[in-house]
Amino acid sequence: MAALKQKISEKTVERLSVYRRHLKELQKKGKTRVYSHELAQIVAGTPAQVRRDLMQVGGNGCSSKGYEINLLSDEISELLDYPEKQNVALIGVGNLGRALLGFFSGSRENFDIVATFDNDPDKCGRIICGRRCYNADQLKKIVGEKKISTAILAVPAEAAENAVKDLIDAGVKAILNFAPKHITTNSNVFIQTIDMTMALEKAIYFSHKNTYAKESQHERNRKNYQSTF
Amino acid sequence: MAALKQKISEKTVERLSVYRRHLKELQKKGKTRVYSHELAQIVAGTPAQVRRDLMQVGGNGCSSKGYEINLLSDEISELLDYPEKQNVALIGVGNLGRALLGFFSGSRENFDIVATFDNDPDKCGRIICGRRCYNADQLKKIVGEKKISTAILAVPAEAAENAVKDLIDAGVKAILNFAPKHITTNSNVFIQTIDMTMALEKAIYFSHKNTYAKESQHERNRKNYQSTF
DNA sequence: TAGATTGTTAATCGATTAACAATC
DNA sequence: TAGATTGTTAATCGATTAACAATC
Repeated sequence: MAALKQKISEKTVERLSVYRRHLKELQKKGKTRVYSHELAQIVAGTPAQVRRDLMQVGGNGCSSKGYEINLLSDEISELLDYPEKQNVALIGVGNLGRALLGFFSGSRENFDIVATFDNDPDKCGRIICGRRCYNADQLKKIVGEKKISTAILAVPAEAAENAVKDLIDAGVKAILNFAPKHITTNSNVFIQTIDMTMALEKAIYFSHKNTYAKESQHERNRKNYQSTF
Repeated sequence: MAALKQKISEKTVERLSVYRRHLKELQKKGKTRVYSHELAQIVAGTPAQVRRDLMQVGGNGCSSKGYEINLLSDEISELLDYPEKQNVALIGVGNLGRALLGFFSGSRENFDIVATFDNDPDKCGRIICGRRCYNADQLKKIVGEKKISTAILAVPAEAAENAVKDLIDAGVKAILNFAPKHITTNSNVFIQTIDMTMALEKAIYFSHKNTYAKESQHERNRKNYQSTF
């Protein structure tokens, strides 16, 4: 009965990713069912929000018994992932790039970093953290050959804009940008900037403001949970 | 005439940080004035949104002439920053932690990473990237001594929850969390999680959806700009 | 002056939450 | 059965955008 193939908002996609990771942890612990209010705590949201999100992936909850963890996890994966593992490229193999390579390695079911690129001749041709490093001028060729859909950008701010142009030209469809530079495009390529400098400045700003919008929300939710359960 | 000391939303704080960084780039280029529609492009927003944000920092724009860059930059700094440089700690000196240390180093005017912590005995006592690495059990002592307000958390997911507890106990007021684990608190401490795994999964999801909510917004704005200017 | 941009209010939009019948 | 939770609609909330008088 669930509304199907409806367009899913960015916020919902984000939360689904977080739910899924938590569901996998619960699986490891041997749990089989979970309630909307339990998932709500994970994302500091409300049970209603969780149920609304889960409606979009099938809404196979059971009154009074909650959601079946295995089923829900699979359904989220069906929605978020693709039948084939997605190939990802890393652009920029400096300190941050190598750290990200390590971070995103390991047993990932849905994606794989299959190539890295840099314009430092010392790095090109070498194997870095298990991946071949190519010269930046090989981008278009390798992206095509390896069917790379998504790129992680870890270059200095000054180089980000041109790197984005090259990536779009090479046929990449999404970019996760770690350079502290917001870049827009008129193509259909999805660009997600993780602005770590902004995030730290924001954290420092709120370090001395005891009340802030989101917090009061957290508080309310938390108190509701505590009083209810 | 601007509304002063109004509570500023998280979103506005984020954009102010981005505006300021762009203003500093413009300063370097020798520009002296900027229009709301120019700043709008940077954050993929509308001129109205920029003006609304800037109202909250003083609204010293000048009809037809835009905003004076030096003044605006100073006003944003007055709002976002504190009179004293803020001391920041880094928790977890693995690959990611060291990369972040490098990323956040350099000429930062408003904050300084003054200490790092790890529970690996090999790292403790050493100087890593120019900062003394302390054992995790020194946290409370050093946070107090150095008046550390904010911490960057770069530990494995399994260690994140306890680390947050320890940080809050030690008196830290804001945490920038890079562990792929969402943590809530009933204290007034601000926790900002940068969930890189979620971000990549989201990027991959949207890599194959040609239209997504934010993009259509970008598109509209972009077209408005192009037709207007 | 004419044209463009600002500050600010009102209107709109989208996301979140409340509410509740259905159901286990 | 009684109590709790779900799916879903309606109400609310907050953020964004449109509109426009004031002004350079």
